[in-house]
Amino acid sequence: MKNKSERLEAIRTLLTAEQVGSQEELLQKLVALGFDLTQATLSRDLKLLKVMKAPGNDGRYVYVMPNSVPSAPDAGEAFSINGLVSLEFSGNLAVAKTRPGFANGIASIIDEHLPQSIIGTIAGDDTILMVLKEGVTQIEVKNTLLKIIPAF
Amino acid sequence: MKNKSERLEAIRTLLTAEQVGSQEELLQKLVALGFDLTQATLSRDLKLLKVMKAPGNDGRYVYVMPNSVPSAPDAGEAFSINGLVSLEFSGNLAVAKTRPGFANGIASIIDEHLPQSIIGTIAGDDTILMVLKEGVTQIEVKNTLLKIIPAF
DNA sequence: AACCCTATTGTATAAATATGCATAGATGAA
DNA sequence: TTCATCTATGCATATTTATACAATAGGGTT
Repeated sequence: MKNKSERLEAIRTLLTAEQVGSQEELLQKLVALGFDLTQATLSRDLKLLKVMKAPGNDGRYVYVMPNSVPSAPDAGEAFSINGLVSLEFSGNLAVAKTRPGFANGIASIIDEHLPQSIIGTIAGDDTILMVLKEGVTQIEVKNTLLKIIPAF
Repeated sequence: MKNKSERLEAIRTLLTAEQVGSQEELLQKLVALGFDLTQATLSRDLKLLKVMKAPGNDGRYVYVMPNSVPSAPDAGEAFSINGLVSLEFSGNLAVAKTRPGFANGIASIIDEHLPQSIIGTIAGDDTILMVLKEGVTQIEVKNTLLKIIPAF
């Protein structure tokens, strides 16, 4: 498929930025980012990426990328456009996770492009909080966001 | 049991010496060495030892010891250092006050440990804003937080 | 002793993960 | 075009792994 490599890149990014404890959980996040796949495919992707499931210090399990080591053939390329890592909603709020340091930049893009559905954003280092305008649905915002910030 | 540590040691040794692909397989080897246990116990042992299951280059899976890092001198788990001052809720939001400068540090601890109940945090200098996941109650969050960050 | 607490384990089962098989689209050769 | 082939994927399921629960054993304490 045309978006397999994008998906792999998204997985890479997600796993380095967040603590994910199961494939099902990772699947949710990927779906939230607009990818369409099943657990079976994810299992294969993780095998491909050599992602390991490791017990964490806190008693939970975490998926970890093969530490650093771009495995050689990687070369540059990678981290181009997008710092966006995940997107979640809760009521009239949306929280986006970004790569460290990207939050402010992305937030200002959002501010610029979504005045109709978002009344304001606040960004930290790797997190953006968005307050949705009254009456606007989560779906609407998600779709608009994905249109503006492509390259997922 | 009196031989748990022996068993753990045996597991350590086995895994560094051989390519083991499943707990069942490892179980066989341990039994062959005279140990008496079940897969359930083995699963717990592996968790304890922080053994990871990793996809190998040959398309198979291998259990690997947390390379180097004995992780033994772990000392206490809890974050004894405590900058947390107060915690209040409002709808799907929680606001924590911290000692000046502590907000970001504590927020990142929260990010790391409460992905199930908090979808994101934003921290200033002495204030943390947390957005609760939909469906999660204030009480739940408060209890979990207190477990992770004890002693107000 | 009687009681309580903690650690360890097995059993049974839930949860999570891997994969055999079938299918669909893509590519290319004849 | 038509056939062969290859990749990517879903579905269903086998396999594997984690865990809730109950039982047991070993300390301590009173």
